[in-house]
Amino acid sequence: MASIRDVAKEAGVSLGTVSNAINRPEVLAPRTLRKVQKIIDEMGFVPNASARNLRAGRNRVIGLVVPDISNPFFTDIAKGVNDAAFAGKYIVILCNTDESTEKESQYLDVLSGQKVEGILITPTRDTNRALMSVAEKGIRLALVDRPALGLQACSVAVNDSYGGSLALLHLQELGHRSILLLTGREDIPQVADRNSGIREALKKIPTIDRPQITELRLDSMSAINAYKVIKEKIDFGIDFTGIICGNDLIALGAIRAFRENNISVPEDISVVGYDDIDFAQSASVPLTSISQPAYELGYAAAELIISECENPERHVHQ
Amino acid sequence: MASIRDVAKEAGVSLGTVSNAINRPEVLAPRTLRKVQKIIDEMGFVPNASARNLRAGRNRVIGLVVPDISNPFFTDIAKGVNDAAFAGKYIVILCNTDESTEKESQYLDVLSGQKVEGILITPTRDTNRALMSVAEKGIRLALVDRPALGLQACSVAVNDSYGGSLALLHLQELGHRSILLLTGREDIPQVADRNSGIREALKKIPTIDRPQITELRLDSMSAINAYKVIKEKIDFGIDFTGIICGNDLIALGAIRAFRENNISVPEDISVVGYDDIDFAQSASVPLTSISQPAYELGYAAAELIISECENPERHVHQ
DNA sequence: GATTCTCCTTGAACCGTTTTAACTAGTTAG
DNA sequence: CTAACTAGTTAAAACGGTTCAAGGAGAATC
Repeated sequence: MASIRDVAKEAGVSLGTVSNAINRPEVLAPRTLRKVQKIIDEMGFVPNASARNLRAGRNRVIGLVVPDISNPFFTDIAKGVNDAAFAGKYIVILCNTDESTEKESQYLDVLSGQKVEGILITPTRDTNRALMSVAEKGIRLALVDRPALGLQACSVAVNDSYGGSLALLHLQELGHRSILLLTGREDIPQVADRNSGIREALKKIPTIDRPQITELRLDSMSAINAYKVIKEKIDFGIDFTGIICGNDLIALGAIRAFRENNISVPEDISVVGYDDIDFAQSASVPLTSISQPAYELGYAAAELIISECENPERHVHQ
Repeated sequence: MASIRDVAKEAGVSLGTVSNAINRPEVLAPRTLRKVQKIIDEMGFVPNASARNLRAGRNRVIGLVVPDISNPFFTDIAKGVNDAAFAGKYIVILCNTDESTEKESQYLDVLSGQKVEGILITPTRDTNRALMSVAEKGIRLALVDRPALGLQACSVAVNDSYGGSLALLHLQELGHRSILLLTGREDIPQVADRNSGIREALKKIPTIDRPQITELRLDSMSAINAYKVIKEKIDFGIDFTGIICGNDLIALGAIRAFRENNISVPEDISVVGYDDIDFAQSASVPLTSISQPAYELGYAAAELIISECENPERHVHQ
């Protein structure tokens, strides 16, 4: 492992000169620059990021904390974040919390230790306290798919409450009068917002047209879990004609379960998903879904935090 | 940002003592230890990883380089890697190359600079040279979903050639005599191996039973691209009854395209995918697919490289 | 020929840790 | 009473870079 000193010795210059060759080539005499660069190439020298960061006090690293990377919604976010980071010459540490608050806080500690410049996070629960302690350590935050709620931070999110109301109104307009709400745990903020959006919208519908809503909460919002739960509960007759799902994965799992019980979608039951992941489009019968621009969400969030890191004083939280 | 010195001053001890409190608590007198820990907690002190790494020469970071993180196959690998890393107290830098050799080599440079301890990579092309130069810098490698081919490295992969033959024999046994091979670019090693497996298997079938194979190569192995290409090419009549797809995404895209042209799967055409991603299972008609244990692949690869990092001398490449 | 100005280059300090040798103050043994 | 040991603590030297004040060598000016 060559160090800057080795390069300096080999090139017959001081180590400051090598450093300049790397970081401020314009101050060097062209001859010296060429000579040093040649040696650098020959030795395959790459500056040690730890040393550099230690001195500079920054490291061009951001952390991304998501609850479930196998959900394409978050995968797309991750991709957006990665692309924006790559463009800004940052790198991304990926942290997958499996929706566990414990893992989340462990990861936050690790990221603090790494002294990442910023953290992009979709908190699983109401974990503002943990986030505030991170912020106190001087690490910038941006919330993804979640409003900043009292936190000094940027936030990129879509209006979940509005999304929920869209889903309801869609089914109501199609004439559905009995709707199943297949949702997740209400302590997940996005879920809570969508549900409250649905309830708000419901109130505004004249009593005579107002659909009846049955709620079923799933512990895990994965396709396989939705499939299992539906399989279990579906026996007791179907008294609804429309379903609003907490996300597309649930919708896919549900559709599969219904199909296997010879209830066809969309003929017998209308299903509305949430997120509009690519696979929902690729499904044999494209799923109706509330679209969220996941990739753009991630990209924008990363851009925001990077611009904050580059220009802390001029930055205003957005 | 509190440093170890601040803690030392506050606690009235030397900075070496604080360091000991963190790393070797057993050498300190219990009283001192308690005193120091109290101050650490109060100040919310977290050791600076850069400084630590600089001194220690290692950093418990591994890099993961994949061609397409939005493909659930790689998402599952990433999840496996992350979980294994978390268990071993490592963190993961995620690099998504979009199947570009250029991006791949840029990321390899960045990872070298970060002095990550190991890199897990599914190379997009035959990029052994780039990998060797990384290995020369003392960074350990493990190949994922790809044999090590002359590289001094661990490798976790499944037999693609065998997988290809399985796909072919399945369709052949179902009685298909004209098969479309919907595959990717042959310079992707996995694709090449699967195809050669198919060709090998073909040779072994008695001429009389031997199906005829038409090949169609896609530039991008995504669902949307497969869908588009099929939509374009499907008009000239269908002279095949079975399709083998390079991966499940292609299969999903293809099925959608066929459905829209009123060709139903599996009634009119049998489709075989590759990878057995979750969504293929959740699709309304479950897709026949060659299963690859993506999560386990990633988990095993991460475990291998971590064990190599922890015990370099005792390690044997596997 | 001395002085000033430029342009490059150098040496040294510093970033925040870990680690090791040296030190101090009690204890125990001789 | 001194020597040897033990346990706990400290001071200082790395680790590999960046940065900045200061130095040196020519060229330009007087």
